[in-house]
Amino acid sequence: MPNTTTVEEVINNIRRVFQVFNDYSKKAKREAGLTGPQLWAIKMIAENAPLKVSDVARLMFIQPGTVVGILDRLEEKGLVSRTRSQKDRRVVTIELTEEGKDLIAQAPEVIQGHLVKGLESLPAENFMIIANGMEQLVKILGADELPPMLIHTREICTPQKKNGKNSGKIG
Amino acid sequence: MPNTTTVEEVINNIRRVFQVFNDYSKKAKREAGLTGPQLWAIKMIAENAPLKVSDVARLMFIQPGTVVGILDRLEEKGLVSRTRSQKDRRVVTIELTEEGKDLIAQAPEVIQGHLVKGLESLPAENFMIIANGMEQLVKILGADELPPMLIHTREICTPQKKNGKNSGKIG
DNA sequence: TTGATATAATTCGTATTAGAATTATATCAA
DNA sequence: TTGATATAATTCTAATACGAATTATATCAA
Repeated sequence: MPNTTTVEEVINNIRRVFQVFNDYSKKAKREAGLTGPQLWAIKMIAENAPLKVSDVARLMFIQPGTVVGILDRLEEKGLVSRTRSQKDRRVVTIELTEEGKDLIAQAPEVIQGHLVKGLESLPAENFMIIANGMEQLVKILGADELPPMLIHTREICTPQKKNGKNSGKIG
Repeated sequence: MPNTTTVEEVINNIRRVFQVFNDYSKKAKREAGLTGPQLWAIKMIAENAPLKVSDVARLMFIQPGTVVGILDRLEEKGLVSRTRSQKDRRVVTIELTEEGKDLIAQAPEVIQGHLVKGLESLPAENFMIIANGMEQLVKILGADELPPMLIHTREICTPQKKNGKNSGKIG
């Protein structure tokens, strides 16, 4: 048991966790031809479609403006479709194309998924070690009040029935 | 004691830690007029100058190409100086200007510094909880082999004596 | 109905980041 | 000395990200 762990080692470990999340883009790109955020987005869409643009943003914890760029690139690759909602013409409904669904079937797990599976398959004792550690860390950083993550939470929005479909440019 | 912690809560906590690091940029910008990376860079320089560009990159764990952009903006603000080394004309020596030193004196602690201080001031027991938790997490993510962080490590490089000084454009 | 306000998506400007290519300089071997 | 190789900084391209502004549409109140 490492009862001689130093502050430096802990920080190294925090950094390693960061790096894994950040560098996952490379591995994803190798395996699926998509960047990390693109893969993360398409997975979210696959699991929750139909989604509004703002829902994708909420699921990924990024700004809507950033999602637009990611969707542009996914649409360019023919993996997702944008459909202007008839019910509320401000809304754009995001879905996977057939090609997108095919890709998802073989796409590697996103890093977030790895983490969930890793934690779920852990012996209770080891899990509690992590749980307690993260809780302490959050307290140190004064991050207690930040909103929760909603990973894998369904019903993020009231998903709208799409009635119209006009591929290509929306307007 | 939270012996009912769920996977979701752990992931929320991980996310909170991430958010603290990412959102710190805003606070830094408010308090010092610099973005997070800019503040982190200038702190590294303050503590280790003179540094080569590649040393700054190594200290920040980012690519040299990225550092160039950050240094450009810091130089534009008059906070750092670039000096082409006489000994080895490939090398550019980075130092703080007087203005940069003044800013550092009042600049807020970088988030990394907060973390170090927080961990150091923790009761041994709580510290070990975090240490063990992070170690487990690193194992799950298979991040064991990533290089160490070198926070606050001196003598990253053989710091060169600067003999020449020609402010402005280097070449 | 009309005007004020709110909401959804997008665009714009700035910054950060990686990775690849480029330029300049240094070093080492033949 | 010269040529091959290595190293340092920089430039370039593409992607991500935020916040602010913009456009289009919806909703609510007068």
